[in-house]
Amino acid sequence: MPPVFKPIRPKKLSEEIVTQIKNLIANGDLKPGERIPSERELAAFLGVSRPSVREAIMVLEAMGFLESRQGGGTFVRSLTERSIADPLASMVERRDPRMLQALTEVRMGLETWSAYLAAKRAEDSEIARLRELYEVMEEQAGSGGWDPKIDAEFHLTITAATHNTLQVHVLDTIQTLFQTTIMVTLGEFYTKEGYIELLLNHHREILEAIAAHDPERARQKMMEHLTLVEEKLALFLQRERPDTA
Amino acid sequence: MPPVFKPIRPKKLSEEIVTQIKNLIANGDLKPGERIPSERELAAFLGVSRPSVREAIMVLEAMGFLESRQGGGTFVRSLTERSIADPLASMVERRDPRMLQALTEVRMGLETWSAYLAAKRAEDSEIARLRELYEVMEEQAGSGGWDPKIDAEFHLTITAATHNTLQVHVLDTIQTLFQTTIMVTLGEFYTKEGYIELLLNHHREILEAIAAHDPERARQKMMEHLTLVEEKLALFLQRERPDTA
DNA sequence: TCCAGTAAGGTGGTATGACCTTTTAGCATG
DNA sequence: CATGCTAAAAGGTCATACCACCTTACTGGA
Repeated sequence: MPPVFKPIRPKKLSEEIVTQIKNLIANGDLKPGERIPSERELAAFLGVSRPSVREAIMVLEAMGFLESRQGGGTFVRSLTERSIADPLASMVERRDPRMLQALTEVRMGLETWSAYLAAKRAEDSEIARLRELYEVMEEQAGSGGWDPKIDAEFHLTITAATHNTLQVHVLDTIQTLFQTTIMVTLGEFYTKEGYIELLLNHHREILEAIAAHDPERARQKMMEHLTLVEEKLALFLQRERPDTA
Repeated sequence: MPPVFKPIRPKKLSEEIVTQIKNLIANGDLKPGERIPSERELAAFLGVSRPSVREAIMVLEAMGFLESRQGGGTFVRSLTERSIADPLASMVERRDPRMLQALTEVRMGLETWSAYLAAKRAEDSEIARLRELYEVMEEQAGSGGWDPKIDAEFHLTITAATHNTLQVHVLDTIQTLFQTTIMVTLGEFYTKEGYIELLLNHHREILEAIAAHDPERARQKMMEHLTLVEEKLALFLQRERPDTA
C-alpha cells in the first residue's frame, strides 16, 4: 500500500455551505455590515434544509465571519480583526491559571530534557554562542536590566544543540505560547524584585554544565532554574488574580 | 448616565454548551481520543434539544476541539495536534529513520517527565489501575505474549496521573505519531526476541517507584526502560532498512 | 477451533415543521 | 408631525422522523 490512496472526505453538507459563503465573502460579493439572506431563503436557494444552513452559519459565526442577531438577521463582520486561533492558543489565552501552570510544567519537562541532550551533543560553536549570550546577560545585569529576548534565545540555543528537529519544533510551539502571554511581563517582574543576580547564576551554571558535557548536571541546573521561574510565576499570578477557588 | 446600564446579551443556548464542553477539556475530564457522549445523551443530560447540542458540537469541531465521525461518535482531539503533529506528519510517514529516532527521543523526554510528576501526584485509584494493567501484562507474559495496547495504556495512565492536561495532550500527539508507525511491529519484535521478561521488570519497577511516590526513582526507571526501547528500535530499523545514507 | 460473513443497534447527518422571542418597519392615532 | 401600537419577518429552540454509516456481536461454515 505505497500510496495513501485518498483521504476520502464524505463532505458534510454544512461544510459545503460554509465554503460557499466564505467564498462569497472573500470575493466581496458579501460586504462587511451587509445582511445576508435569511436562513429560510438560503435554505431555499441551496435546496437544503434550514438546520443545515444554521449549522453552517454557526460555524462561520464561531470563525468570526458572521454575526447573528435574533429578530435582526445575520450580518457579515469586518474581517480585519478575527483570526481563528488554534485550540491550544485559545485555551491558554484565557489566562486560566491552571492552564498556565500546566504550560510551565510541560516546558520544564521539555527544557530539562533539552539541557540533558544538549550537554551530550553540543558542538563547540554552539557552546561559544551560549557563552556570548551569557556575556550579554551579564552586561545587562550590571545595569540592572533583563532582556527576555536574550533569555529566550539562550534557551532556544540549548534546544537547538540537541540536534533533534522534533524537540526543537515541539519546544518552539510551547515557547511561542509562553512568550505571547507572559514572558515579557515576567521579565519586568524579575527586574523589580531583584532576582537578576540569581537568574544570572542559574544561566552560568547551566552553561558550564553543558560546556563540560555533563548531562545530568545540566538537567539538574535547568530544573533548579525553571523551578524558580515556576514559583515566581505562581506568585505573580496570585497577585494579579487573587480570586481563585 | 454614569452606569452604562448593561450590555444585555441574550446568551445562546449552544454557546453555553460550548463553554461547558471546553471547560471539561481544559480540566482534563475529557481526554484526547476519548469519545464523548452521543448527541442524544448530551441533549438528555443538559435538558436541551438535540439540534442545540449539535450546533455546539459543530462550533467545537470548527474550532478543532472535537471530531465527529458518522456512525462512530464524536471524539476529543489533541489540543496540540495542529501545532505539533500536522506539520510533522508527512515527515514521520516517510519512515525516515532519523525522524523516528528524534520521535523516540522526544517521547523519552516527555515520558520520563510524566513518570516524575506522576510519582508526585498519583492518587491511589490511579496506582491501583497501573497495578491492574501490570497484572494483565504479567499474565500475558506467562503465555509468551505482549500486547502493545496494554503497554500503551500503562504509559497513558502514568501521564494521566500527572494531572496536567497539557502534558496529556502533548504526549498523546507524540504517541499517536509513534503508534501509527511502529508500535505494533515493535511488539512482535519484542516477542520474537525474548525481551518480555525484561520489559515486565521495567514496568514493575516503574510502577513501584510511582506507588512509593519517589519521583527521582520513577524518572530513572522510566529512563532505563525507554533507553532499551530506543536501542531495540534502532536495531529493528537497521535490519529492515540497511540502506541508510 | 477459528474465522468470515452478516444482521442489528447505535451514531452522526439531514430534513421537516412547528412554536417562541426579538427586532423591525409600517401604520394608525393623538 | 410625533408617538405608540401592531404585525410581519428574522433568528432561536424544540420535537420528530428518516437516512447513511460504523461498530459490535452473533452465527454459520471451514
